[in-house]
Amino acid sequence: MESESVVFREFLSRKGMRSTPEREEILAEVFAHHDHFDVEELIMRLRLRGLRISRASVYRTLALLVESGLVQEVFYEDGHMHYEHIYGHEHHCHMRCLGCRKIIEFHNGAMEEVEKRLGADHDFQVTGHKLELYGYCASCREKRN
Amino acid sequence: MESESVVFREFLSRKGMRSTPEREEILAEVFAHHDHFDVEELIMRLRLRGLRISRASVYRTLALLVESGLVQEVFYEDGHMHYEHIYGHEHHCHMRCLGCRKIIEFHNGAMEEVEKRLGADHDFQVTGHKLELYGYCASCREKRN
DNA sequence: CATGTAACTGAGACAAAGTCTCAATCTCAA
DNA sequence: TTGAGATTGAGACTTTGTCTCAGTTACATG
Repeated sequence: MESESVVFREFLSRKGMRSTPEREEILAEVFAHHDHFDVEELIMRLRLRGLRISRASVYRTLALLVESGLVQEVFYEDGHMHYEHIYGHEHHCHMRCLGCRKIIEFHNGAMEEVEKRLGADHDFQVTGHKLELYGYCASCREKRN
Repeated sequence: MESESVVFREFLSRKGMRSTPEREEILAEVFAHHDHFDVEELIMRLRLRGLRISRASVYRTLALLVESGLVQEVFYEDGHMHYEHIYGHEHHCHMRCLGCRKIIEFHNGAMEEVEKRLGADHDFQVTGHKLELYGYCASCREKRN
């Protein structure tokens, strides 16, 4: 499989855009951890690595990463968006505990079939999906009782 | 079925909060149309009805409506959240066309089963879900070719 | 029904998130 | 190597949303 760096450079090139050290560094940092992150965290992590990339560039690059499909918006909470990199990972969805806000990731093989059927039913070409389940995790259920 | 107004008053009462004319008006306006809306639109619609309810009260009440389950956050776009009322409507999910941004609502009976299974697999009590499909609608597919 | 208390509202200050501008710099195709 | 045009960073600016507090109101209680 191509590295995310190659995929991103191809995406930029296709759009008549350029590869720059700033974009490469941001991409590398985004793929350095498999955690959900937000813009502030990303800027912080870049700073900790001694990089002083401007806020504007981080916002601009993150939008490109989402557009390229390498990164995904996961959920909006606490007044800002949270992201994760998805390239190179098996597709997964999220359960969110309404009690402790914990996120559980899971893979759901049934969705491919559901996508296909719903697409056909509505004359819609499905390219992806986002499924979020809400509820209460085991330890929050205990606390409530 | 109880009216949304009764449900909301019971919710408020349970929390030791009060029913006020402002909250009732906002609730009524939210349920007056079956469209997705955002805060600005809601304020506008209240203004058009001659009501001068403050921005702060609209934000405060909307948060309560979401907490009560009468209203749902649908998606974050253009820098702000979009909502819809859900009480009294069959559960539905959304397809979003990445070309024209059109939203198609659909009902998906298969999800109850999926919820149940995933909840059991992860020791998680599922209370609801949000499924979004991305892709391209028929007319946007034509335009591309 | 009168009343006290605590919840609520509105105006606008404030904070946070995100965009825009523009001069200086850099990338890369030719 | 070079020039057109893309990119960057600093900070002003805009938008979205929250907070404060004085005046007002709902409603439980007597």
